[in-house]
Amino acid sequence: MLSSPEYTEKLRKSGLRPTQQRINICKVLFNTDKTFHFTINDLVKMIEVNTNEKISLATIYNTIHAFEKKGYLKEIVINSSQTYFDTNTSNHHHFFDENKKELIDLKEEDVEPIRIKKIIPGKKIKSVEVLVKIDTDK
Amino acid sequence: MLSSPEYTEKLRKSGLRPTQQRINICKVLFNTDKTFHFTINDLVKMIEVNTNEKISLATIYNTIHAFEKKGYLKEIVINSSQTYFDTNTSNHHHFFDENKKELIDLKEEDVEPIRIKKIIPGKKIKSVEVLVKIDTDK
DNA sequence: ATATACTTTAGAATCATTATAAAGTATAAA
DNA sequence: TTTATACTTTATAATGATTCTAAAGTATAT
Repeated sequence: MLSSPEYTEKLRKSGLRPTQQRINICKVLFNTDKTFHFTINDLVKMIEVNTNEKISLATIYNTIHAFEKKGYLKEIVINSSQTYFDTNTSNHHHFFDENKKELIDLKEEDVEPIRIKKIIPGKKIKSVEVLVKIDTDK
Repeated sequence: MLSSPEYTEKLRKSGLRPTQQRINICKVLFNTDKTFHFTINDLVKMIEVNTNEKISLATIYNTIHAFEKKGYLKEIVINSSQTYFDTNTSNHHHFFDENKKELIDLKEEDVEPIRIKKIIPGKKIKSVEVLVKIDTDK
């Protein structure tokens, strides 16, 4: 939870000019201790509700991608129709509730370490993502 | 590897009328012991090369979705703008080569069993998908 | 104060996928 | 075999998330 001048600093440090738009997006995304999942569409609505300024869609996309590149956000892949982002950038996996269409974090300790025994020469593992689909038990 | 009358039977058994288009798509997808990954775009090209008949894009989408629903194909989700399908419907995971944009099967024995320690009351695990992103080691 | 590189923006473009609705076909029953 | 009907295919239009464009605006170093 950072105040406006702190977002300014954070942005500047990572080579992003602290514009009003970026600071506002920071506030919407990071002004809480809780992390959460969102789509661009969700974010547009949150910006509407939480700030008075309007930010163009193109800027929202640009900013989210910039933040992702800087490691402030993680992209989560569930289905191909929409991209989800996660403000929790720690190493963790997800449940996806097929019924509620809702993502739930699995903390690192919720999943035993994934061991990949296959090696491809000349290739390095960049990430390991586990998606556990769940549904009503009946 | 089935012959044409066998695809006819297979289709009929699953409640799909054995049309020429569906039989041709079966041939392209299942006339080999090897399983493989493909996008709709790949499939369009394969149909062009392997059959003389033209199949409309709409039919290709319809058929692939019907086959997926019947369990003859699995959809694989990657953070990409395109949907991949797998003719290997057994329980397995994937490497995704970010460089070549290519999927590689991880056999069941290539990944140690995934243990999920978190339980959500009233919910049941439907699937566990692991996607390991790899890239050039340098 | 100013030059310059970086940003924002509205609107157009892209592109995979889905919807539409008319023509064609498989199938069961007569 | 004919016919009725439900299922399929098809070309084409529509959709919708995302990216592109290029002009106007802004932060920042000098």
